[in-house]
Amino acid sequence: MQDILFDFISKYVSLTEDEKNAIVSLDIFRSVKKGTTLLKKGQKSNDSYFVLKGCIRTYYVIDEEEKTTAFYTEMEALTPPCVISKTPSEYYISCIEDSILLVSNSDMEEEINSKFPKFEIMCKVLSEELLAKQQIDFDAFKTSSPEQRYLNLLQKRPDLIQRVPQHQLASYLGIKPQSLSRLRARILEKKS
Amino acid sequence: MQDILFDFISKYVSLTEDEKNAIVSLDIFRSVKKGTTLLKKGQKSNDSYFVLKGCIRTYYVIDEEEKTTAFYTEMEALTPPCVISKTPSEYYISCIEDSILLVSNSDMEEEINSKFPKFEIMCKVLSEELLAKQQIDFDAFKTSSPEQRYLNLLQKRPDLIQRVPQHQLASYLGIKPQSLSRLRARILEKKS
DNA sequence: CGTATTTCTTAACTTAAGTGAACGAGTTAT
DNA sequence: ATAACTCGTTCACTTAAGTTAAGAAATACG
Repeated sequence: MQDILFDFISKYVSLTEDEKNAIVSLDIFRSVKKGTTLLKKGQKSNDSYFVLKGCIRTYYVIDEEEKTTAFYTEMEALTPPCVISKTPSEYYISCIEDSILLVSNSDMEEEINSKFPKFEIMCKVLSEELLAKQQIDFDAFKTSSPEQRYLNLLQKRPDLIQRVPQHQLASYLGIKPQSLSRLRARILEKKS
Repeated sequence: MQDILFDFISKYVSLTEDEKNAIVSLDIFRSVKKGTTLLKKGQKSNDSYFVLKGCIRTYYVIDEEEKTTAFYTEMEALTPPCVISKTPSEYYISCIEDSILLVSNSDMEEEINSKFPKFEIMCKVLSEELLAKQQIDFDAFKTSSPEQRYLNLLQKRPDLIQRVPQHQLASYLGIKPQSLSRLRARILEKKS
């Protein structure tokens, strides 16, 4: 399971056995059951997550309705904005499959960073990459219709459509569950 | 004019006179006339921008139509995704007011970074902050209707509504110019 | 200065998403 | 086993955005 982590890291920097051991000894792997809430609105937190296996989602509650804004699956990392801004969280994070996560807090990161400067470099590269990626995703969302967004998702992350409940997918696409059903029916009709 | 830059930097790290001089001597301030295209689709570039005065926008051309995805005004920085991924740009950048920009390329940044490690730290903090900010903006976009987005913009960046052409604003909100006109009329009606 | 062009608004009509309700299938709890 | 829920779909109706077209207002330019 740790291999997934080191596979990921090796894309950015190469680690010695010592360094790997130092990371493992931090003991930050955590098993989480489906349905667990990792963070609630209003809470403060210093935790960042990296998904080794499973899927977590972030959502807001607006007018008593859940609005899902993101899904994180294998090899994806999430540092909630509230960790950066040191303010109470605006949203919830919950686990939608039994998952294995890496949970790290700011202190640990500082410790690792000071021991292994490589890490600092990796973090910088990573956040720049994520920023660029998010910009592209945001642009794609803005410039397309719900139907195009769905077709795009079907291309880019077909697994999500299988493993995630429809009503969560719908709000991720910016529409209601009924509209997603209809939209899918429309697409099927067009094909035939 | 340089003061704006140093005001901005001072939020993150404090600079000595020597350091300030080193930056000024890079000679990266650039005056740009309204209408100038800074980057075209398909071009490669290493340039990042920081707006000292004026306004620039990024836009895609999809089906022969411009889709504006972002505006950058005073004290805002833009590193296009193509600079990070080292691939040809997917979008255009153009200047919508006579502006004064700071244009830096990767080489310069490396030079500055190696001379003044402070800078590296600032860049890391900056990109983490930007990432968190973008996440929040993206979430707000996904979870609201065009009308709510407009009202939100009116709160957060009222200047934009004054200084930017309506049809660019409309596509920034994810709708057509006609819909923006209608939506504004609707809001006025409600108020009365 | 006047003409051309761009920009913004309005209107009528079409299309797609929101809303409220109902139904069946599958799940959970008791 | 059955009642209570959740989830996805469908339907009829409402509301808002897309589309096409036209005209007014502002801007650019020769």
